Amino acid sequence: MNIFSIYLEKIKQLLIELEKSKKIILPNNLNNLTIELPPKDLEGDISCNAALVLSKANNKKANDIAVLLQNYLTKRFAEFKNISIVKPGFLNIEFKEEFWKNFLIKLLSLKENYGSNPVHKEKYNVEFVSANPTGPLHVGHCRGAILGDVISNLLIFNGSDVTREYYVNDYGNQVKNFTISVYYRIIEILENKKFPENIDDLYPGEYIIDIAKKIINKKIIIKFNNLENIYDQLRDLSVKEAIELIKINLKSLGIHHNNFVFESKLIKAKEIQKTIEKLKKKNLVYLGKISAPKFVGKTDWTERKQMLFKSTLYGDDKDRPLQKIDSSWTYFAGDLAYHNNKIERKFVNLINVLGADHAGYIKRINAGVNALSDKKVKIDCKVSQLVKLLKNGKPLKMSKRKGDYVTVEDLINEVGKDSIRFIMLSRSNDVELDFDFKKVTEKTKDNPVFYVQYCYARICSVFRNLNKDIKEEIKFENETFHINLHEKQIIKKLSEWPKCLSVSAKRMEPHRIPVYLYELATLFHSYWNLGKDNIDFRFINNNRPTSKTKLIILKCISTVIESGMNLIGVNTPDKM
RNA sequence: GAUCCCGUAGUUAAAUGGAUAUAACGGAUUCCUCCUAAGAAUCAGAUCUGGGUUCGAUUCCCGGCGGGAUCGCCA
Repeated sequence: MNIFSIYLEKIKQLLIELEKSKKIILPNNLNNLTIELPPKDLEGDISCNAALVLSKANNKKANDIAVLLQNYLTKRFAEFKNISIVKPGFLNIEFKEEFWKNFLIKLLSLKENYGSNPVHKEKYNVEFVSANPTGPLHVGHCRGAILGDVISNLLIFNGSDVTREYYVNDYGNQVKNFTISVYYRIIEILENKKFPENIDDLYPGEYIIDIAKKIINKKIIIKFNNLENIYDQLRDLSVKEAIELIKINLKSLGIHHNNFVFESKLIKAKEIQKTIEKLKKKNLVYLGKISAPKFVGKTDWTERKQMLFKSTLYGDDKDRPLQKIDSSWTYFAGDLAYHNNKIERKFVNLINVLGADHAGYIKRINAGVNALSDKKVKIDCKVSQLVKLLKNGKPLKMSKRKGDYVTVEDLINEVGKDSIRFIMLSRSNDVELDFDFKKVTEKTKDNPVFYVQYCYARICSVFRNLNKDIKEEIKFENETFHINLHEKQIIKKLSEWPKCLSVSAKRMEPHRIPVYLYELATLFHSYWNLGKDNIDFRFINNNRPTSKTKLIILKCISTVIESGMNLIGVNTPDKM
């Protein structure tokens, strides 16, 4: 029930009819026609730019067309109480109170489904996190993880079919270094040989010791004296432990993937060869040379002939190598196979959530998907920018080498899942984010999570004080429906909720949800405080019973807050 | 050098191409006998720059300037 899109359609229809009866001339298309909320201090509940859009085609001033349209609109829509024309030609429409009454009744009946904009069901694959299986997640992964999770929630809320997927890179060099690190820790424990801290690329973190202990205790491998002999087995065991750690992190963030796809399995099943054959048939693979990267400080480039994918044909900056010098596959080759695998599983929409450091990878993977699917499968890569961790305004330094980076576990223990999710989502994913430990643990207005939760808790408290169950249905009978200006403002805000969600989903920008919820909470807190100056504004008043209108407005606010918080995966406690 | 992201009050941000650019923090001034002051009210303060598209540009396009990230046979 999105009143903006409903009236957009209705008015569009009217305009088409007016053209048929030769009253007006329409431009080539009506794509610019919009229905929006008028600016704060102007009268009107919705605002339409029809006159501005029609002005040119009719060769008339927008204002004159507005006068004309004002007439037709008044005749057509009985629910319009008043239409005013505001320069330069906006039509600001005010609804009758009856309209808003029906609106609230409808909202109540839709409950948590209010705001859903059902689309025709499509198969989505959302790939996110996909951190290397070499240890627990750190804060950088966290933002992307939450972004992917909420994008999935939004798609599901609008009726799409979503698979949340994690791609496990359990094949390349980093996993090799990780396995060797575990090996050295095992030897350290069993034979008292010190871990070689001086070797670069090894993982020195504490958690490696825990993994080593677990593997020793499992007694699947008995003899550790020859790494070569046990390598494959040890790698599999180590990766398994690392994934367990990652899954624990994800779970405590409230995230659950439906599917884990292992690079090693794709390789075993010869999917890379298969994918490259497919590209060869399309004439997109050749032996050639690529130029050295042009940036300062790198001079050790040796040119050589190698197997390349013609990604430039699909918009990439240069063609990309598929094989390393030892003729093993590059990471990209594996990823092509993985994306081909997604295509073969009949997903028509692929969404990849990447960290900022992988942004340079987008063009080539887009090229790959377009080539492999003949441009039939849509791929959309979302990048989550960096998170700057602060404590009291000072940056926290992180270094993976020393193993002293802030883990997700640390973060959750200190500030809690709800704050992490809300704050990480409250900025556009394209913008760097400051995350201040101190601020998010404060229970004040400075902490937006608290502020929104408090709004919900306050509404619950009213119902408690009235001995009513907030979950119980409320129905209008024959009570008079009258709303004041503050209430009207809140109801108008509530009417924007479906629009907020529709834009969030369409553009995959979940940050709009926390922003909206914060604004709604602000309106509510102001409304609440009116009762301080004027007893008549209190929800609970000993002189008279609480009006049903007020109860219904409160209930509607709580419904939207609850459903919004559900979408972003944040709790709404009844009491705080 | 190239690619991607960003540039809005002192600070951090918001704004499907709309109207008087929205908030918060910080600053100034108020309000606790009152359903949760863990809160609310009032004031001052901003679109980096040059073009273009448009009835209309913070938003879209092109060029500067500034900040960040990335570049490979790492993943």
